[in-house]
Amino acid sequence: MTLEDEQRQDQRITDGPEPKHIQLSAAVARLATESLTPGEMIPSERTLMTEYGVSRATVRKAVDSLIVDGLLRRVPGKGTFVVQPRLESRLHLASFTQDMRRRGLHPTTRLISCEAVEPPPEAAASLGMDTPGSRGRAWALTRVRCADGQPIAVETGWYPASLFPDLDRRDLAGSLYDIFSADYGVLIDAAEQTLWGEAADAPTARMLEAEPATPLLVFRRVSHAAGRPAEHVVSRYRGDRYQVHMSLSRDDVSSS
Amino acid sequence: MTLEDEQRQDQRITDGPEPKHIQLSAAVARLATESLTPGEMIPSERTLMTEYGVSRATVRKAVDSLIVDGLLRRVPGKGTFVVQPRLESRLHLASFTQDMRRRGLHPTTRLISCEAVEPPPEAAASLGMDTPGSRGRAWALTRVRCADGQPIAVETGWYPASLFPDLDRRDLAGSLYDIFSADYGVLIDAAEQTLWGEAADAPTARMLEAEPATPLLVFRRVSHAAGRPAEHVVSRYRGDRYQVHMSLSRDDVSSS
DNA sequence: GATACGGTCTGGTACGTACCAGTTGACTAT
DNA sequence: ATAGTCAACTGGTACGTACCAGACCGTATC
Repeated sequence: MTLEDEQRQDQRITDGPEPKHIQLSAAVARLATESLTPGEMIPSERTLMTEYGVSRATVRKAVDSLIVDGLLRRVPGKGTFVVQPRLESRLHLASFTQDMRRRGLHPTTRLISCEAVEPPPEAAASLGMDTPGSRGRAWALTRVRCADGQPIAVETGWYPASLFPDLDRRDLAGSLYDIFSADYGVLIDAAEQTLWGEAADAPTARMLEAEPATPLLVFRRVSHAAGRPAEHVVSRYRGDRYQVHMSLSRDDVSSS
Repeated sequence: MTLEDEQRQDQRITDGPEPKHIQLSAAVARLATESLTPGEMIPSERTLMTEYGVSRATVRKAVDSLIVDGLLRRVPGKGTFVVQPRLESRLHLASFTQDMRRRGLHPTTRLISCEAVEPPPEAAASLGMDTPGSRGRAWALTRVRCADGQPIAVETGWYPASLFPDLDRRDLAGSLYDIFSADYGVLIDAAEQTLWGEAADAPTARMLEAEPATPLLVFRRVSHAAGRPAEHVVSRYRGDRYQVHMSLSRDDVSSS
């Protein structure tokens, strides 16, 4: 198969289980990230409908989703443009590892435990494991994240065992998302995250080598892969030693 | 006008400058927040099209936007349901005003002070006002943001006076970004934001009607317009009353 | 009582038509 | 050289039709 064939293959929208608007969304995303630079215009809606053989409504639906994702923006009368990639990681955009490296620190991870359990109700609900027929076990994974040997955060996550068989046999000291995509073909593509402040309880304080009641920044995240929930994780960062930096672009910027 | 008339008025979708899908979006949002509780089903798409006299595509577009906003969720074969309100709004994506409205609260702003001063060193540095030849004054603006009359946050911001002449003559109880674009042609398009936890000092505690040492979630933001710094603002939210939710997409998701 | 089936609801996908509004460039008139 | 007009592009709105797939309920049968 020549490169041209591959490109044509890439470009083809087929009838099948995967909706056309999702196939097109992926194709346009690849185009935007691999062939265009921020500020460049993607082909017009009418051009995309001709090239891919779909209706304009399908094109619009596909592009809509990339706009919601922050990859594109539309300008009436002008076109649809690739958006500037964030200059730095947004909140938790970078992995813990990358975050610490950027801060000039050496990141390490201590695995505390990884066992298959019946998840607690909140995690079960987030993971869609709370109805009859969908109950089962999830990996409960607890890790302490360190920078230059200093504990910075405690993470407790739940991962459906049916989605990630034998997860305990993997090297869990690195990036879980890399393991998910490399070993399981699961690509985390969206997440909902909630942030609040709380005081450390005794076990958490011990793992963080901190006094009880140390202020914490807590992040709870539910991550999805292709629409299905794959991760429910709570990360507790020492609030006195950790702050978060993020870059926002136009569609992220709020009015004061 | 009787209540029934008001409801009918509320319900009417009219031709006019405001698109029907936006009018319907607002109507359904009101229905979802005022008449339904989380977990309840909204009227079906076909019912809404009959009641509001619009097409099903228009209904779906309106509902789509409420789903993106985190207000509703669809279940194929079952219906569209109201979602727990706390799951709304991305981190500072929406303005404070929109954020509070989505949480079903009435947002107001108390202007504490707005005066032209020489900015403190940190703000001056962020705004590029710390070198000879670029010194000058900046508006120091302090506001208390309230929801349903309850103070939620204190904001202190600095805005270069040369960029925003006569800012003190504007109505500063609303969205500054709207004023910037409408009156000054300045479009905020990027920002750097840092987040940490701290305890409230006495003046801040008083403005927030809280005890001293109340835990706060603090956001410091430096905003840019077309590459030039335009705003340095610190917002202190009561950590006990406020949590932040955000949605992350693929390029936002970090590795665990 | 359990199971299977059909009907009716729900949302999802995909197409099509028509027109509106914004932007831009070419062309023409002054 | 400048201003105005128009056509051709762009995205936006709105409607319509048709069919698919999931969920649920009622009924019939075993």
